[in-house]
Amino acid sequence: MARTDERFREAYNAMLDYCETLATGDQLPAEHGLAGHLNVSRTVVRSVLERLGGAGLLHWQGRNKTLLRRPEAGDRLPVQSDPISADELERHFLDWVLRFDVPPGTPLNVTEMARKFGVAPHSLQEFLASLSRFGLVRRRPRGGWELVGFTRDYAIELSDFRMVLELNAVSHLAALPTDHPIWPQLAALEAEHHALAAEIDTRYHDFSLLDERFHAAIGSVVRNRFVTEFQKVITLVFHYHYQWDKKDERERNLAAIDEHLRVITALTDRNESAAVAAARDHLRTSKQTLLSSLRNHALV
Amino acid sequence: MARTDERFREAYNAMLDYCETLATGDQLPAEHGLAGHLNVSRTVVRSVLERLGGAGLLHWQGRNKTLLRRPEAGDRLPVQSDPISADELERHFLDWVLRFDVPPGTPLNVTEMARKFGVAPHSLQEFLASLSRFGLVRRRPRGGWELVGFTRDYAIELSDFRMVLELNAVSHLAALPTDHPIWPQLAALEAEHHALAAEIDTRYHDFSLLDERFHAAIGSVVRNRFVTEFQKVITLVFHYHYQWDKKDERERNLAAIDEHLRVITALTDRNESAAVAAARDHLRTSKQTLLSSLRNHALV
DNA sequence: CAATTGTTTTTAATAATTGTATGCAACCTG
DNA sequence: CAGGTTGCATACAATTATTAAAAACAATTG
Repeated sequence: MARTDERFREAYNAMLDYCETLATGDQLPAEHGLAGHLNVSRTVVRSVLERLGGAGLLHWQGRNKTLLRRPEAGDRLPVQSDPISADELERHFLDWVLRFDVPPGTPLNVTEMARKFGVAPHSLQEFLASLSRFGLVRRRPRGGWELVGFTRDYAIELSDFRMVLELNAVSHLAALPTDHPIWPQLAALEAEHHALAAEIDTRYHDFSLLDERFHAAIGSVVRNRFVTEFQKVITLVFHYHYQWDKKDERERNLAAIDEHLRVITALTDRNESAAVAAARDHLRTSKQTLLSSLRNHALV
Repeated sequence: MARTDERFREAYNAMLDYCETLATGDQLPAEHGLAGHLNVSRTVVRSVLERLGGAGLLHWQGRNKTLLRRPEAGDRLPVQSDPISADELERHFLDWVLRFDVPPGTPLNVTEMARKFGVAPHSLQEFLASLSRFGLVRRRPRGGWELVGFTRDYAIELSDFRMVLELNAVSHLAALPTDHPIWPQLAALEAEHHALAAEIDTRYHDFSLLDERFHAAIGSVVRNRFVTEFQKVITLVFHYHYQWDKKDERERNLAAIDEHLRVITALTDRNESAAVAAARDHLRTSKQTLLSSLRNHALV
């Protein structure tokens, strides 16, 4: 079989559902109507009708579509569960790369990975092609793919790019009107930062998630499809690397909380330049953390 | 044939070249050595040897590889020229979309387009997948692709994103040391702007190219793979739309030259804030031009 | 003549095929 | 018998062929 007949199978089962609402001897509606009802093309409807005829459920000749008997449980066609979505695939892939610390230059085996992630090889191919725009993977000279991965250069350029995007977001944010929903959100975040700082000795590992939410909140004020696309990748990369570097985690996180609070305070005061300066400081620290995390990790 | 045997054909011809350096009766080196010499795998070498045997050029049995006669011109296998590269494909595609003003929502027929651009359908698929990261195309619910295209929203977000990237570049540029190659480059551009302004009545349509070079020069100081990737698209979009809007072209271009010169002057003076302000003004104008060009174009 | 069905064409997803690469074990040969 | 060489087997990705699905068009029926 060239392509899966999953669509046909689902339509067939849906048709059985519909037949159960009828009585033996009833006429089924027109092909077009059924197609609309099942949300498939007429071609599929006709295949379904033919199969129903073969199963002895239906007498079908021209416009005559008489139900011969009510469908039973055994009439249903088995249908396998549908594959995961593109977004899930992306998360899975980045998760795999970052969690297992796949080294740069690793050849990526499309067939094997497709099996591992439970998607068609074709879909994975497509996904890798789209990832190549972020420079995370690239085609090898004579076929196949290879992970470019998180080299030092990549990390630096990603951090720099993040800085550009986020400073812009901070700038925008400072100019937003008082009734914008971001302000209560920031106030809530500020309280959470204070709460975490107070219990830093026991809860310092909770910071990673708070950091993610803080940056997501700031990024959310810029409605731009290009920015959004990048932030997905940036968030994941920083999230994982933050968790890698266990050295001085408590101190680092306490310092970062302070940096966050400086940004929030400046923003609340509508002091744009102070907010931008505070954000720049924080992002510089963050970049250094990322780089040192890469260094330490390379030694393992 | 499942995949092209271009690699085999090239190796075969290269092997003929090599055989011409030998005399009749000579022994050929080991498979592995030939593989290294021809830069292909041993499998290909063995196929080549087999074919040479079939052509009566070689007696091959085990490690006995005796050249029976010198190759002639007629022995060569024809090889077709290789298809265009990914970058060429990108230019072709954007060129097609922008030049023919393909409307948003147009379904993209992979087979047909592959024929038109002279690439394998597979390659085009991959290219579309990578373009989907820029939101220029997207997958349709049940298979196939569709052009999202340059809607008003897209143009606005693209312009905003361009502004973020370019203001950052201007900021960086202002801080570069005196011996950086950008400064003579800027000086040359300044002179060209003055020259064009002096002859604006006859040469006003030359501005589009100068504009492109001006922005490319500014963008070149930021070495960042993510920025570079986007600038390719941005450049093309603005380049074409600039040429669309014929209304008041002379005046618009003259004004833009002035805006460019303001940026250059501020940069030369190392006055960062003035340079950023001038660039912001120019990019705002540019955004308006893009939007009005879309409006006018939609009426055609 | 409007609704419905029959037929054909087109398109995209996937299975199957084939070219290419590579690892391993057997084999020769000095 | 050790080093190199070959034969064989396997793995993988690019492409072709096939098939499911959709859509367009023509014919038919009430």
